[in-house]
Amino acid sequence: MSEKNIQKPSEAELEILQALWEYEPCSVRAVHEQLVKKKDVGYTTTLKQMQRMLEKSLIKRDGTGKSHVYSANISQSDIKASFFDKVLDGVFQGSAMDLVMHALGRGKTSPEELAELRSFLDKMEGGEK
Amino acid sequence: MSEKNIQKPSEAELEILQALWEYEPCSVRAVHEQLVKKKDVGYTTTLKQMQRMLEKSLIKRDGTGKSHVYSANISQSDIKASFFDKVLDGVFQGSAMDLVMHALGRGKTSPEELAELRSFLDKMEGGEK
DNA sequence: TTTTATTTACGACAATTGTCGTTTATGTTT
DNA sequence: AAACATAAACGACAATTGTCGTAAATAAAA
Repeated sequence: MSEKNIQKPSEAELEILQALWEYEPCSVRAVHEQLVKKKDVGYTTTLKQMQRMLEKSLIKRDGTGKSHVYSANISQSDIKASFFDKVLDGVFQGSAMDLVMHALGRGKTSPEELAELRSFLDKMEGGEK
Repeated sequence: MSEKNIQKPSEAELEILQALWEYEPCSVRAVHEQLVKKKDVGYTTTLKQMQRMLEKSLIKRDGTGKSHVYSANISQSDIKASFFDKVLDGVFQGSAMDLVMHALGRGKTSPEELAELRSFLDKMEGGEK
């Protein structure tokens, strides 16, 4: 299975991973262009950040060509699981239901989605035991 | 309503808040005793951490008595909302449904909870709109 | 009121994070 | 090849975080 040593990426690192998941494999420049759409930051900053991420193995790269081409080294789903667990344990005291209720109780969920969720529940209770 | 400037507490700060929410108002010692149950850390570390949190107004204290007595200065629900939003936007691309599915799809939800969720949905679709 | 125990307050340090400027390489164009 | 354009490497710096040690202030015991 996926490695356990998933040391959580920082805020800025997460943004970079986000860009990579969408465009990988790609250059620092490509990642940077995505970032500047959201925040005002310099190219070298992005580069440096990515070099550090490389050391931490958060990402990997292929230098076979002219310029380096990077890719994420952890899957988005691993990150989802990792962050989810952290928030679950850290602020929702481990109660997934509490978290789910919070998610639904914000009045931002469409009827369609609720319906989708309902059928998901049906499917679940069906196959479940 | 609740203040907007809710700068997110760090990992260690969150643990302290957790203890406070449960025992506030209480002394540094009391908080510390909770912490040592989970991690190995020195008393002064906890104290220092709490002093910093005081500066940042994450917590407040009452020095009227002999030793200082602290309380959280942000509600647990504010933190829940704040962390939830962060994870939602940061790793689930804003899709609450995706997050909910993730929560339910871990095979750790009991039938009772699923039932509870179902009735919550009923209530929701009913009063909604 | 000394002595002893507990709390607070300070100040330090190392590691991490976010940001760049500058210098080196490496390609690309004339 | 000489110049110009890009990319990659380095090294710096300030702020934040996690941890303490030590000293100063207070309270409790003897």
